[in-house]
Amino acid sequence: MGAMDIRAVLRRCPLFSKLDDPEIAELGDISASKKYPKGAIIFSEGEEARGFFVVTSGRVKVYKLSAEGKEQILHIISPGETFAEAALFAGSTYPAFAESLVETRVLYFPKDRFLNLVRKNPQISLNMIASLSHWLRKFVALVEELSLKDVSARLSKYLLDLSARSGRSSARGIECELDISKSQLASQLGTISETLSRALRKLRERGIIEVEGKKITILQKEALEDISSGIPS
Amino acid sequence: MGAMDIRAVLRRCPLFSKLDDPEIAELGDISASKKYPKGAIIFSEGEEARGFFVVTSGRVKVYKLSAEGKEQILHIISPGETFAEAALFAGSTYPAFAESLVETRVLYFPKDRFLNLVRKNPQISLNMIASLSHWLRKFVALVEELSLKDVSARLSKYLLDLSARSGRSSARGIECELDISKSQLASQLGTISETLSRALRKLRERGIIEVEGKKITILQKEALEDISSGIPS
DNA sequence: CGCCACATTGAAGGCAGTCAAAGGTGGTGG
DNA sequence: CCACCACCTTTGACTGCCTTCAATGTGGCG
Repeated sequence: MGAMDIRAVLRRCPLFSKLDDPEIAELGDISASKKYPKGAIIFSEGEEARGFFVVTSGRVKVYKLSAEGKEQILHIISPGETFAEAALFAGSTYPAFAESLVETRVLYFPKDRFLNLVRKNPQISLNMIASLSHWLRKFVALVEELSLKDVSARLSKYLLDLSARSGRSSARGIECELDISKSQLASQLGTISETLSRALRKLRERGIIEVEGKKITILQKEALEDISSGIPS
Repeated sequence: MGAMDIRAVLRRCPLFSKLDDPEIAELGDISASKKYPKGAIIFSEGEEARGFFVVTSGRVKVYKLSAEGKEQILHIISPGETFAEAALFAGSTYPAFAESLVETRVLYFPKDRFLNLVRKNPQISLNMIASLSHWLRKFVALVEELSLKDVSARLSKYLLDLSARSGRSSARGIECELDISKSQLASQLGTISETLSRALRKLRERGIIEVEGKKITILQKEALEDISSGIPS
């Protein structure tokens, strides 16, 4: 990847917005491009946090594992997004695992050099605050869902978000494609594939959605909204 | 409360550490002291976030409510701690409820004036990044517990943390006092008081702890550690 | 074509929530 | 000082959601 490409990627990243050319160039200087094949462990929980990452292509899952091996996905990172920023500022180790779901390229920012940049550049600080605040909101929502909602409600919310993000409206409803496997979706919703399969079937049998492999058609958006907000059926 | 008291409080607050006198004075100028009786709603979920808070005395619970009224406590704020900082930087509304558990005094920082301060003061920015990063770590841990651990494990972890924070060692083990009611503890652990009561009894019957009202004596710390890390009994 | 990971379905069991009731505790006012 | 009341806590019986275990189905890819 050439220097110009790196700068173009950095410019699209919220963490580096509103920076002028020399600052972007400096970011390019301190970062290193890395490539991971599908299924590579980028870092492990408890490992010393030596830097953070920007995904430039591919996808990365950040997840926790229980003692028995059950997985909870915290977030799936897409191109343009950052991860592990917070690990640089609190504690000294990564609090979770990160693994590439497909072949993935990232920019890696070593901790020391990046912290110097943050310290001397107020705009990056402010961007970092915004980024952390968004993560915080996301995790508050995740806690709420895991603690206060059942699997059907979590699934409904996910489908609504997915359709808002990447849905196409058709004659029958809103069509969208799952961008991850159903096992991974289950893990993101805090459950397992069997339970997710049953939840999808229940929605299908009630005529609320249609499912064909990864393609989901939302037939009754309002019903999904009711279920997602915890209204009993 | 006099001006000097306010400054003394601010100095003890991590968010305002490393600031020099004029900056502390300015913080004092833009903040307002407020007093709430026990059980007062400080703000509600969805309400426009006009400012954030530092607790100077008392305690505040920040929590979510489900459609059926079940409560999940996100955090209990003690004197010297801040809350709702993130609401100023992401979204425009508070993402949860805040309620005083006892008579409580806070310093209130209006959003606009505080943001001006943050923008022109890099040290506050850095402190804010550290604060947000700690919150993030806390919520990652909460997600992990809710999703991957059972009630006994969460309770065991809570008791270990409590004993590390405020335990006194005695001949029989480590003694500590619950600083909140068992109902509130249940809500913090993502469960209900009945289930917590049964979990406490199970630990008591196995000879791992003793319970007398709010006083808990940990007899077998190692057993608690095993349970808290998810090792099946 | 056959393998392998993913997905679906059924049966069974367990953890935790709900409902109901009794016991305990602290605070208030008579 | 005591009686009352409100709230918290505990316990039992029951229900239900979700997980576990097991088996079968399916689709992509070498």
